[in-house]
Amino acid sequence: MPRIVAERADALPGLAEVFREHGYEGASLTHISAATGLGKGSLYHFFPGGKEEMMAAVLADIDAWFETEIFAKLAHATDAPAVVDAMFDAVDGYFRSGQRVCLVGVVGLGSARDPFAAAVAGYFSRWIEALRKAIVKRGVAPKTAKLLAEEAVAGIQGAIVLSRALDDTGTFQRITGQLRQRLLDAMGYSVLWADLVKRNKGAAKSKP
Amino acid sequence: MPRIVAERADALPGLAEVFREHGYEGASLTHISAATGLGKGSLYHFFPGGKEEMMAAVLADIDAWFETEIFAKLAHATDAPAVVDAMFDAVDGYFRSGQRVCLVGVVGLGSARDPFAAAVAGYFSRWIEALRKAIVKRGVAPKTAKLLAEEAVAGIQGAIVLSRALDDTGTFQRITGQLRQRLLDAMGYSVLWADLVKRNKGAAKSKP
DNA sequence: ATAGCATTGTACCGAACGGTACAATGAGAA
DNA sequence: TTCTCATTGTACCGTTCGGTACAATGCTAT
Repeated sequence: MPRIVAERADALPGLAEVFREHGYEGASLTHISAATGLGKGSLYHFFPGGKEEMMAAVLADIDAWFETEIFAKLAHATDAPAVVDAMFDAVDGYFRSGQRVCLVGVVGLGSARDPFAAAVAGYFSRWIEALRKAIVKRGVAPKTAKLLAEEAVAGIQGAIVLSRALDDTGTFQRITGQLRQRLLDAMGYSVLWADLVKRNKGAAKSKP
Repeated sequence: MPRIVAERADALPGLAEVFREHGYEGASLTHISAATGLGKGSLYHFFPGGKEEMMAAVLADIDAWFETEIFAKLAHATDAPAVVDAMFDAVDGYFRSGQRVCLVGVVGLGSARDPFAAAVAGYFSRWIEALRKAIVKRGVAPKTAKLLAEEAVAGIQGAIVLSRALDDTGTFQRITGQLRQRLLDAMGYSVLWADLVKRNKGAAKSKP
């Protein structure tokens, strides 16, 4: 019998995938068991609290990844534009150009969000705040920076919705490309034309 | 015994609410029955195809509303900026400043989207196309117009995600306010400062 | 009045649900 | 080796699932 999972943490990616695909209510223990390779016995051994504890663990795992890979880097950036630029690359990779849903966003939309409302709100507010800090470092006014940060995070979430709905990664890349450019512009960082072309073959416009 | 529903169409708002709140998989017949006031007998009389037919009917209903109230007006606008402006008002009303989820978007994110993929994709692509047409009418380059339209529709979806997650209608209004301003700007329509203040107390910046 | 048909409540189906109990199994420490 | 305890598979619990069957109830038209 093949061993897919050796410890609790190994189950998290599979769990995350199931919750992403089926939502909290739609993620049955059968799905979960199949995706993780763990039987009910093991699942309830690792997560005595059942589905709710599983979801909480997945959200905490995702949160930790974003905290270290994105939020912390944004908040403590010395070269803010470079870090913002890197954020968009990381986001494109993590969400697979919009083909992979944002679980935190999905949970926030659903009715089962109540037990996780604080985690969901914290995730987004810390993302916005970290991005705002990075923008402010370049001398942008605090209120403008907050608006830009909110708009960018919302735009990323919307880009996921749209590119999933249209089943087109290009949509995700065009939209986030626009957001990236606007943020870097606001930070006084002149985006090279060739750089834009390299990133996003053709779509970009203005400021050649 | 009170009669809540008199014909098939009367069940659609209740159905939509249940699907919005619980998603397709999470919307049980018990929930549906409670929200519509219809027993199983009536539900399967009106919708012999079960949940799938119910969801299809709801999506068609929503689609029709957007088609007549928003898409058609955008596509055939004579005063394009005014219609775009009205679109944002309509969207704010329909989505209750982000507290009400976009069912089409939710379905697109879920795993049960397959039977409705065409409807979901059609909804968003027609929205984008209608908005693009309105923008092009003011002399904006076609490619730029498409980018602006995509960004606006994505931004609205993202604003819903964010404002639900943060449980704050102000977030929705700030983000859509930015989008509104950017679109009207691009269409050469100078937004009056007083008008912005009236719409969104305080948040706006630039071009006083 | 009554025939006909749309509408409805209720009982019921097999399957799947989330969750529990527990005995069998494994690896590591002594 | 033997003891220990974390890990696992499996049988089982009561509940709820989506869906069906059907008899009872209304309207409407004649």
